Amino acid sequence: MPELPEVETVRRGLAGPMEGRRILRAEVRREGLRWPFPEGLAARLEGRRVEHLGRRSKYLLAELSGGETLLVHLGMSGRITVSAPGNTEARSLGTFVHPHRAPETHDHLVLHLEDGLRVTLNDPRRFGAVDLLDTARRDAHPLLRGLGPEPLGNAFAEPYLAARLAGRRTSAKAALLDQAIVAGLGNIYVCEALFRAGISPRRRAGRISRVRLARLVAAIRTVLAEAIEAGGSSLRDYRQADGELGYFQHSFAVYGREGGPCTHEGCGGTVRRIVQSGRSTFYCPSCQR
DNA sequence: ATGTGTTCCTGTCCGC
DNA sequence: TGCGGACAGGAACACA
Repeated sequence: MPELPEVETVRRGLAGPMEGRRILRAEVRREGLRWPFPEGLAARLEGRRVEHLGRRSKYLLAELSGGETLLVHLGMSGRITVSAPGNTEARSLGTFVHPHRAPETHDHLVLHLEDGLRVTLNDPRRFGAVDLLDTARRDAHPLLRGLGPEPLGNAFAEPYLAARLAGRRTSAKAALLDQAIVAGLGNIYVCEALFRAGISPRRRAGRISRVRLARLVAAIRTVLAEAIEAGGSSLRDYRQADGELGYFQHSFAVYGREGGPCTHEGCGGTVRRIVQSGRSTFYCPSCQR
């Protein structure tokens, strides 16, 4: 599911139920995901209050009382759902709340909060990650240390990007997927941003003019902002509404549209799919140069 | 240093 | 229906 807009949507949905509530009990239902869970995870979560729910790139960061932060990455297939007893007034929580259900196959971590609320992490492919880190030294964590700037923050601007891409012979597509250059973009939003900026995904990163780099920065910011506004993108929808309210997938101009017409007025081109470093890229060869 | 390919894992979809 | 293969929103890691 998740690139930056989806993770931000999840964060906003979880903030109401989680912030200010204590974790009464943590149910750890397997040893780990991509890596083993940290030592004593359940015991270290128990009794902690969630002070703040933040995000860095595609990482959710739940700041807990006692100086530790719970880090969660959703990988490719991770989902988080909130459930409550049937009589709960869900509206006050500001998010979609399910009734409680029996644990399912890929429910790996369940947080039992105050007021009967539960937060469940489900991740079939298990590319996700969970860790606990020292809040005071948050940005020194190995997974966060090397990240580039937030694309919606002030540090991400044309001069930065120009300096970062100078001399790079890799493709524009690969450069934008590189989390050390800019954090939080994934396959979908890279394709969409390059389309909006009129830049070919195959173009060498170091050979994009500064004017066009400025356009790219703007395109990245607007596509992410619009996607967040839409509640992210929901692909491969699960049967029932899963708290996944995103509808930005209807706004894709190129992603998943191989063979379809270019949406740019008067272009007349056809969206193509190519493979770059093992992943699908969608673009319009006639208006992306 | 940089760039590319492989790998982790399950689920779904498509063609035969 | 069943089966095999391709593919999926990520990113660490091993290598040329």
